[in-house]
Amino acid sequence: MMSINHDPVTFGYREAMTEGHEALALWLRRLEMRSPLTDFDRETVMGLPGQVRRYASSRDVVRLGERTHSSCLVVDGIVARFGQTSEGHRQLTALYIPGDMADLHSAVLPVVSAPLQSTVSATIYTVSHDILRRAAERSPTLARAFWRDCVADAQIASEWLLNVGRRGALAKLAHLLCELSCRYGAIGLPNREFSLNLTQTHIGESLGLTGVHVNRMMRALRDRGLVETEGTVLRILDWHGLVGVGDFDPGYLHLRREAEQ
Amino acid sequence: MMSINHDPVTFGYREAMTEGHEALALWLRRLEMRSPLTDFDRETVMGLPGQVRRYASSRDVVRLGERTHSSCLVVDGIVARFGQTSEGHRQLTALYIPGDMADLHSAVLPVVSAPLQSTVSATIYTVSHDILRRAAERSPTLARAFWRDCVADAQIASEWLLNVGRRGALAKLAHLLCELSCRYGAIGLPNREFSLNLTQTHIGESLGLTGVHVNRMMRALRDRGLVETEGTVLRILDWHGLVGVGDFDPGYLHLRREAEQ
DNA sequence: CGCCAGATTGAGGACGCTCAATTCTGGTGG
DNA sequence: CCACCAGAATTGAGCGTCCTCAATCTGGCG
Repeated sequence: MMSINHDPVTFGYREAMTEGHEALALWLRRLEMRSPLTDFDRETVMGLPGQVRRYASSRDVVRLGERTHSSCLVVDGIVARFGQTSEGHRQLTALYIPGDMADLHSAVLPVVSAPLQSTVSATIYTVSHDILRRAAERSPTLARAFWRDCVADAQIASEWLLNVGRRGALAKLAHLLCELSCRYGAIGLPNREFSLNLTQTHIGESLGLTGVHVNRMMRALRDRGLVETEGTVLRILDWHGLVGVGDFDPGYLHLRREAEQ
Repeated sequence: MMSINHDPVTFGYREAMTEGHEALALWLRRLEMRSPLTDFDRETVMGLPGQVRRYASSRDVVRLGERTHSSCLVVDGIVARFGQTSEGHRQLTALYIPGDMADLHSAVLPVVSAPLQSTVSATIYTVSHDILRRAAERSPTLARAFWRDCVADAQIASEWLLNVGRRGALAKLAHLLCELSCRYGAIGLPNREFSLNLTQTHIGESLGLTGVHVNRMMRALRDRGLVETEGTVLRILDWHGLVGVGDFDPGYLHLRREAEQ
């Protein structure tokens, strides 16, 4: 057993404030990208109290059917939303990276219809629904920013639907890699070389493919000189080539200049 | 040429009030299903001014890249949101039936990243973004209801992702038919026998399948005695059978007792 | 050194696609 | 009233992509 427990580890006030602060700042940046916020709103967001929890790989963050009382802000790692068929086939429906409020939507629809799990490992900062809702009630500009954040999330799901439904396996994979690169870039992380924090099985579950086939397609991308991999680290060698193969247009991410590469 | 023009037909105040009223009432009913609204909110919604437009089959309702200034409430027919790859393959990402505000999200994110089109034919009632936003600013309960409506929409998209990504063609089709039946039932329309208002190509574009293959799967459902078709009309003969084949659980629709059949 | 999860590769099969022909339907004009 | 037409539904044959099952390889860790 490693130093990380099965159950999430909750940290004290000191750590919560330090780790949560960074993630809140990232989230705030996105919130005000298109919705104008007041100073009061900014203070409200940055002062959002919460708890830090760490998860090892493939741990439930939010279980199906649960009634939740807080939303999960990703601090580190990746958290995945997923659905599954009665035969147990899983489909990841969203991937959340640091700075994403993974289930802000649960503040207004607390019955969980799609559970949340850590992929490889994750640190999250949980914020109470009550506090989020009260903040939204007090400030119309903040309410609109929250609403808009959920809408942006939905637009990513729409694009995934197009990706999963209509593109071939190679394009699907390239498209997902492009999306992750853009999203990491948007929060100021390196986006030409970064750790995927996903197993090939996870990638397959995101794309409606088998892990085995993801492996083959990853090899195909490598053979074409578009990417390199070293363990879980991905290095993009030919961005424009990858964009071309993935038929990728970052418009749906609603990022700003961060999206242009 | 038939009696319906290429361009949408806009109607005068009298018609707008009559036709819009019904759709607004349906929408209001859903809005207050889980979010408590005040009398003032109800009056606000029912008094929302707008314009009625009629569309023949496969007409653009909202074009890609456009900056919109109003949202579309479906009065009659079906409106589809879709995306397409650079090769022109289309994927429908949402179907909107009467009582659905098809692009409420555009009130907070007006840059259209996914266009809207009528399927077979449609009547819509357009409501100005300014008015919607002002209503949300004035009433926190209404703001929350709007937010929640967008979240519900996103959850349907998540379920579609699971459907498109992980189920076989027969189950995909059965699942979609179940969803439509439940949604029609929820707005008080007959849900054991109803017009699909979709061509088999549209259905294929919703499911990530070919129209041809949809036809074969429809036949398979008929052969199993689950449904009957007469032109565009679908009759469900064995609801539980269809639910079984489609692996359908209406939870994600967030309907009430209307969902139980 | 052994163990395990994940990555990698191979062989064969199934599901859904492509292309194409035919039938059916409702609407149109003679 | 009937011939005609366009769009949709239907059916068939062949094929390709991606899946299934399985074996092997790799790196991290006890």
